[in-house]
This record gives sequence, C-alpha cells and structure tokens, in this order.
Amino acid sequence: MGRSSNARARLIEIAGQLFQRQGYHASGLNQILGESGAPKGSFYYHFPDGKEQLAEASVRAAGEAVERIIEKAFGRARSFGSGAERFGALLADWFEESGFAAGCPVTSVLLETTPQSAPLLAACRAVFDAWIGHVEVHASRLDEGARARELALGLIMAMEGAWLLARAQRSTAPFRLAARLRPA
Amino acid sequence: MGRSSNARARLIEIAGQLFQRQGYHASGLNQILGESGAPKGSFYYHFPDGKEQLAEASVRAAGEAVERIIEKAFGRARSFGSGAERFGALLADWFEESGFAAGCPVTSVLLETTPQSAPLLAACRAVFDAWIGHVEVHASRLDEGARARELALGLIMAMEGAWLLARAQRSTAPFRLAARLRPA
Amino acid sequence: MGRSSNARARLIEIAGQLFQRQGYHASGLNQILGESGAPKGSFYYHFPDGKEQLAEASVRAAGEAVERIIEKAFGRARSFGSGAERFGALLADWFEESGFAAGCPVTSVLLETTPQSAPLLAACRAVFDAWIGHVEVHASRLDEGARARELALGLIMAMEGAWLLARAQRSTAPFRLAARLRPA
Amino acid sequence: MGRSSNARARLIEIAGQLFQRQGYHASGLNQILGESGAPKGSFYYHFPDGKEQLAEASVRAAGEAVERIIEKAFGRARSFGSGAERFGALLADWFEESGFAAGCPVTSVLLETTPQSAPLLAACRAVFDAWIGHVEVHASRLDEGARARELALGLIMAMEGAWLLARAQRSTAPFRLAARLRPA
DNA sequence: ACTCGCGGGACGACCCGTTAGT
DNA sequence: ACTAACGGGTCGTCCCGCGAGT
Repeated sequence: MGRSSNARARLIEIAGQLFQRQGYHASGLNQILGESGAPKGSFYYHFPDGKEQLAEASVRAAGEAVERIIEKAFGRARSFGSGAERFGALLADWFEESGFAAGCPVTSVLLETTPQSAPLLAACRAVFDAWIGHVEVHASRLDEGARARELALGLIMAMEGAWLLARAQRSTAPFRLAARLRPA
Repeated sequence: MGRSSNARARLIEIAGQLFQRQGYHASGLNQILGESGAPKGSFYYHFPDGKEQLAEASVRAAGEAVERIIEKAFGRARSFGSGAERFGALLADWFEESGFAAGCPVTSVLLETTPQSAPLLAACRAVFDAWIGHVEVHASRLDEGARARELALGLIMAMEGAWLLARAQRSTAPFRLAARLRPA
Repeated sequence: MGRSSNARARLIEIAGQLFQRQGYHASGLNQILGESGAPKGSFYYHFPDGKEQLAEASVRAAGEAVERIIEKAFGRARSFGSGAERFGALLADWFEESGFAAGCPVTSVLLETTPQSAPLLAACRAVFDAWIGHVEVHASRLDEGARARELALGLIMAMEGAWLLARAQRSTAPFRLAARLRPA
Repeated sequence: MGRSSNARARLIEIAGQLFQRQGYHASGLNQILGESGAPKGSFYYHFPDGKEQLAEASVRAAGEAVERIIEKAFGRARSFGSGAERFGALLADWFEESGFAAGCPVTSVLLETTPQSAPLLAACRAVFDAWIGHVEVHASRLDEGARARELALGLIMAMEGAWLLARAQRSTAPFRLAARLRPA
C-alpha cells in the first residue's frame, strides 16, 4: 500500500489540478500521465474504469480538502458571520495561490458530465451535500437552528458563484462579498 | 443574405445548447454541424477562426437572452426583492424546460478555456459585467443607490451558484433561495 | 485585357514563387490568393480548370524566364564553356537572391504530379525540352555539332542536379561545378 | 519485439514508395496507413512527431539503399568510369522497375520542406553528403586523388538531374548520359 | 501486485480546391 | 467578377486494450 498509494495519489493530485484549470475534457490522459510521471499501464491498474474513475477520485479528494477548509474556518468561529468570512478568505487565498486559475474542483467535472456517467454526477452531488452538511452543523451551533440549512445552502451557493466570477474577473473580491450574503 | 443568416444563427443556437448541456470540449464540431444540418465548409465560412469564434458568438447571444430575462423580471418590479424573485423564477423555468440539463451558457465555456484564448475569456467577463450592470440599474432605481452595485453583484453571483447546485441536485429550489440572498 | 492581365499575371507570379519555395501541394490556394490579393471568384474566372491550370501557366512562365537566362548566357559567348559558366552564375544569382530557398520551377511541380494530370506533366517536359533545345542551338554554333545535343542535355541535367544540391547545402557552389561537367 | 519492427519498417517502406511517386504532401497519412495496414494509433506510437518523423526515417532508409547500390556499383570496379556506368545502370533499372514513376527518395521530400522542419532538411543533406562521401572513397582509390571530391560531387549531381529528366521523359537514357559526365 | 511496450481505431479541429447564385 | 456556401480531406490526439515481463 505504501509505494503504490504514491502513484495513485499523485495521479489524483495532478488530475485534480488540471481539471480545475483546464476542465475535464481538455485535460488529456497523456498530459496527466506525463505530468505525474506514471506509465500508462500503471494508470489502468489503479483505475480500471478509466478516466472517469480518476475524475471521481479527484472530485472526492478535493471535496475532502474543502471540508478541511470549512472546518478550519468555522472551527473556532464565534458567529456564523465570522466563520463565513474566514471561509471566503481561505478560498480566496487558494484561488490566488493558483494564479487566479484554479476553479472549483467539483464544478469543472460536473459541467462536462451530464448525460452519461451517473456515478460521476452522484459524486459531485455528494461532495456538494457534504459541504452543505458541514456548514449546517456549524450554523446550527452558532445561529438559530431554524435557519441553519438555508444559511449553509446559501453560503455554498454564493461561494460557487463567487468562484466563477473570480475566474472571469481575475479577482478575489467576489469571495468576500459571497461571505456576506444571507437569506433575506 | 437572408438565407445565410439562418445558417449562422442556427449554428450559434445549436452550439449554445450543446455547450450548456455537455460543455465546450465535449461538444464536437461534427455533432454541432450534424444537429444544425450545416456542412463543414459553411461553418468555416461564417466562423473563420473556428470553434472558439463560435463559442464567443454563442456566449454573447446567450448573454443577450439573459439580459432580456433580467429586463422582463425587473421591468415592472416595485421592489428589488420582487424583481429578484421573478428573475430566479424565470431562470428556474428555463432550467426546468431544458430537462434540468442546461447550465449557464457563460460558465460552460468559461471553465474550459482559461490559459489560452483571451478573447473568449473577455467575452465571458463582458457578459457577466453586462448582467451585473443591468441589474444594478434596476437596483439603484428600486433600492437605496449606495447598495445597488453590491445587490447586483450578489444576485448574479448567487444565481450562478444556484445554477450549479440546481444541476447537481436536478432541482429548481436553489434558484428560489438565490433570489433571497442579500449582502448582510 | 490590360487590367485583367495584371490579376492573372500576378497570380502566376506569386504561385510560381510559392511552388518553388514550398512545393505545389504545400502552397494552398488560399495562401496564393491571399498573397496576390485576388478574390477567389477572380481566380476561377481566369483559371476555370483550377489549381492545375495555374501550375501549368506558372511552369510555362518560369520556363520562358529561364530561356531568357540561357539566351543571355550564351548570346555573346565565344565558347560553350564560357556560356555554360555564365549560365551557372546567373542561376546561382537567382538562387541566392531568393535566400537559398527557390528551387527549379519545373521540378517543384513535376515531382508532385505524376499519376494524374497528363497536361501538367507534358508542360514540364516541354519546358525541359525547350531549354535543351535552346542550349543545343548554341552548342552547335560553338562546338562540333556532333556533340551538341549531348552537351545540351548534360548541361541542363547537371544544372537541375545542382539546384537540388544547392538547396540541401544552402550553397551556390554546385552551380559552378555543374557548369564544368561534360560528357566524357 | 520482432513483430513491432515489422509495423515500423513497413510504414517506412510504404511511405518511401509513395513519397517517391507522388511527393510528400500528396501522400496522405490515411493513404500510407491504408496501404501498410497500420492503424493511426500504432503509427503515432512509432512516430510520435508525426509525418515529418516518418519522412525523415524514409529518407534515411532510402539513403542507405542507395549507398548499397553505390557499393555494389563501385565495389569491384577497375576504373571510376566503369563504376559510374554501373551506378547509372543500377539506378536506371530501379527506375524502370518502378514503372518510370519513382523519383529520388531524397528529392521528393527535400523540395516540399524548406521553410520549416530543420531536422528533415538536415536529414536530406546528410544523405546527399553520405552518397558523395561513398563515391569519393572509391574515386580516390580509382582515380587521381586530387579530383576525387569533384568527381563524386559531379556524379551525384548528374544522377540527380538525370532522375528528374528521366521522370519528365519517361526514359532511362538520362542515367546513361549522367554516368559519363566529368568535370572539364 | 505492478509495470511496460506496443498497438488500436474513432474522433478531434481545421483547411482544401471547387461550385452556385447573381 | 465575386460573395456565399460546400463536403471531403488534412494531420493529429483521444481514451483505451493486450500480452509479456518483473
């Protein structure tokens, strides 16, 4: 498990980065394999179902990374607002460190998938749901519980929209505004 | 001239639909040509710069379609809130009529383009800016002017995020929540 | 005739240059048209049989240009050797002025034509024969008549070979050696 | 290992034949692939740099074939003249066996390549140089050494020119005359 | 358990030389 | 004399097997 996990993990890592920057279809297997230094045979050993399986893994991995960001943002927050602001700031940092290039890891795969590939769509949905769930837990702790789900949904939704606008405008400003959006 | 406009317009229309459903790269020229009944040579007559030029045209065309939706939503609105709600409802209708399949016409192109193709990125940004500008005009008429730009940015951002979640969940509910999000 | 000859002549001129540098198939109609500023419709007015007809015209035109070079070289020559040397020098100048890039105008078309297009092959052969004939006339004037045809054939053949080597080596030296080759 | 060499070698062989008969650009990859029975994917495994890499290989392979002809012609020759005559005769045979259709394998590629593709041009030049070098070795053995290089250059140059005229006239006569050309 | 060499077709976008309409 | 439109062709790249080897 030790050695092989490396190759597998590296493939997931590289693929995730490329998907976020170029999109799923624009990131060819050859490019992914080239940049991760893995030979073709190895890839199909680790991912016998091919590119989609890799995409699913990359979506789930990136999903967990964002979950950690959510925990970091809300972990010690004393109000939903301060947690949301910290969340936006952390996403803004991530985005800026990528050179204003890396989109949301779920979105990049979600939008190029619909008709076929139910498992991939399901993974994207599951990751979104997990994010919302994590935020909801913190919301119900920090705010009146009745609004918790709406607060969580609204925050994730706003951050996703912010990610898009941030990309189009090459700016981190949208993340800060998104952190302040609340259901009326 | 009349005939030819048809071919061009039809190509833009079909391409836009496919991009929204499958994404830019997943929509091959052959498919676009096949579904619009246009031969290959005609396509390169109307779009000598190729697929990207078609994408740019489709982004701009869809941008104008959404502008009309914005005008329709806010045209007779007596409050920003009622305009926003109507906007969300119209987008929800559009999305539902597409069988829960059509994403935002800008997003689908924006996310698969970044490193290269500055004109395409510029077109995406211009369309976003135009939407925000249109909403802002109505916001400053209906609300205190000081918040108009933030209200507009927030609404567009929220709707974009809603479009993503709507797709992942095959639901129109996100649009309704997005319509109610406001800067705190 | 006055105005239109210009367009026609310009097309022949440009096409000849491109064929010599890039070959027949590598020189697209669009490039030829673009560089000569002629619209597509005009081209098919002047050359209803298409690209091959243009190629034939360019071969014949360039053939006459070389004939003039032959006359210039041998016109006042007092020996076959001095005429041949002058011929080689003039071809070397032509080649050098083209930036060591322009091959023989006949060869470039001849080698990409064989199976189809008998008229084009015939034109190439006719131009070669005309060159040989012109040299032969001078040879029989300047040398013993019995060897005239062999001298002419040998000189043209050597110059053609020189043109190839000159191109591969980016040098004008082959032309000077070719001018000195004689049947043993 | 044995099997794969076959595919690669067969591609080079077929491509060389087609280039000699039709030229480089007129010989489409699909035709080459069709006649050699190889699928596209295999081709790009063996020649990742594409058609130009195949052309380079075919030029080098054909270059070695002609080197063998040179050795055969001059190997047991007792004079430069008899070696040259045998060389011309062997080329004439080759040309006749091809149905008066196959041009020089170097020339066909050289003339359609110039501006781009330095490696291809270098390969053509290297093959020419190798031929000249081989002839020169025999020339210095059989003749006065001082003239050896000129004899070699002149012979190769004459044979190249002969190959062109042979093609235009559908005759093997030029090869025999070329064999007799010597620097004056 | 894992890697690799070699191969396989379908499809990608693009551009070709040409013809109708006018 | 020229704009508009036409398909079939160009080369290149896609994601993916399969067998032997380590």
